[in-house]
Amino acid sequence: MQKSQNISRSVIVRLPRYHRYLSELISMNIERISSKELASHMALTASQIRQDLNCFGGFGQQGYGYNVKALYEEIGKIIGVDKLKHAVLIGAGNLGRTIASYMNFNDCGFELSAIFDNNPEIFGLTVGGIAVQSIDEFESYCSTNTPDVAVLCIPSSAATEIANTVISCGIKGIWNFSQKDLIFQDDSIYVENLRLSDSLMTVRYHLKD
Amino acid sequence: MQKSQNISRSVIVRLPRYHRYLSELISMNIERISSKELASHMALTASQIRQDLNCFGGFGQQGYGYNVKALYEEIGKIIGVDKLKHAVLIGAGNLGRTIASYMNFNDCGFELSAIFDNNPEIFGLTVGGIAVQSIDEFESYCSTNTPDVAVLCIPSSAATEIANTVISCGIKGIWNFSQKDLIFQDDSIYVENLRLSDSLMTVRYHLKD
DNA sequence: TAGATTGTTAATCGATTAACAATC
DNA sequence: TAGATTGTTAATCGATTAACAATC
Repeated sequence: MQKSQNISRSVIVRLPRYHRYLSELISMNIERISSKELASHMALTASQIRQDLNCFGGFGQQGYGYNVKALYEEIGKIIGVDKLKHAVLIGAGNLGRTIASYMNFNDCGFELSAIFDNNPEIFGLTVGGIAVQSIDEFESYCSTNTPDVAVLCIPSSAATEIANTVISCGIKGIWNFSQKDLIFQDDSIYVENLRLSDSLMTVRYHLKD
Repeated sequence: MQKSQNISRSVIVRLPRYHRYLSELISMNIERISSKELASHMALTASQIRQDLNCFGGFGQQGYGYNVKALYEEIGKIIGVDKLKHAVLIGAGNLGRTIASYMNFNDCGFELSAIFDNNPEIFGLTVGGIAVQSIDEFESYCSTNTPDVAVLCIPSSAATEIANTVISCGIKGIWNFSQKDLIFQDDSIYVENLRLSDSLMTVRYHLKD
């Protein structure tokens, strides 16, 4: 369960997939699974799965495989979904409001607790049970609430400035939906850049002309 | 410009990033750039950039670097953003409506031309200038319009069934927002699985406990 | 015990980085 | 010509795959 010894990004991005697929197996009342079976369902190899899991510990049993429920719990703990961290969302436009209401933050290890915007017309508007407040109140909010993560649903033009603001207020992680990809050298800050249009462009690339 | 000789996914996912960063340089009126400068701005290495670009051709000039405008155009052609393909969106719930109106499909090489849903209450509702129609009309729509790509904004439970439907109707690419990741062995079909919650979980993983 | 499947080491494959001759 | 920077080959690094002894 130690994240210490530099787990590669390739492994990390597979953890949520394992987690999700195991939850499907649980809902199908499947008790045990071998790396071979898991591999065939997830388009991976059995070796890869065993290598991945052994970064964190030996969760299986020779001759048996893995207990689905137990492995699901372990991976949940590795990701950290069992301990909710504190998230805030900035930018309550079209996309921001959808993310706030559509995403199940709790299942991903977060409690979404505040939404900020710079447009006075939507101050007080409730999204997913949370009232939108002015971005001007962000700093004072942070001094009392110390959020861990900021979800940025803002235009590229504002991205760098807002990112610097949230980091100076102690934010340790950014889930960035803006087009501008945010790059920080300080590795105590983790930034996950989504870049929806980049993703769409890869679909375009793969089509024959 | 040949996509034939198996370009690796690592390279492909960087193409939209180059494209976007070059467009920023254009708007800053910067005419030329070296792989070294580009690298430092994008957190890559100069070697990597030259290797990437040389998968498609020699776009630079020794002693000079790359012409920003020309390289931007070339990469645009490689991705295919200059030739709009035909996209349809399925699932006009919260997320689907946001994607339809928020995304600039044209900039990514697509024309979004129809939206389908199974909820009669929203049939006729206009989203981004397009009226939502019944999913029952999908097949007949395809027989006359032959769309290339389907954007799936549907619940996981419906994902596999709808994916099979769209493929049987001749769709060649899927931009999948559902949690269920769609895996097809047929490599004439390209699927880009977004998995927003997986992305959020990687942010959770990187936070200290 | 025999069969199955893990955990783990070694081999392979692929991607990134370094180096440098070519050349603008 | 001298300086800069590419295109490209070779070296390194890391991730995936294969193999197999350990063991349930």
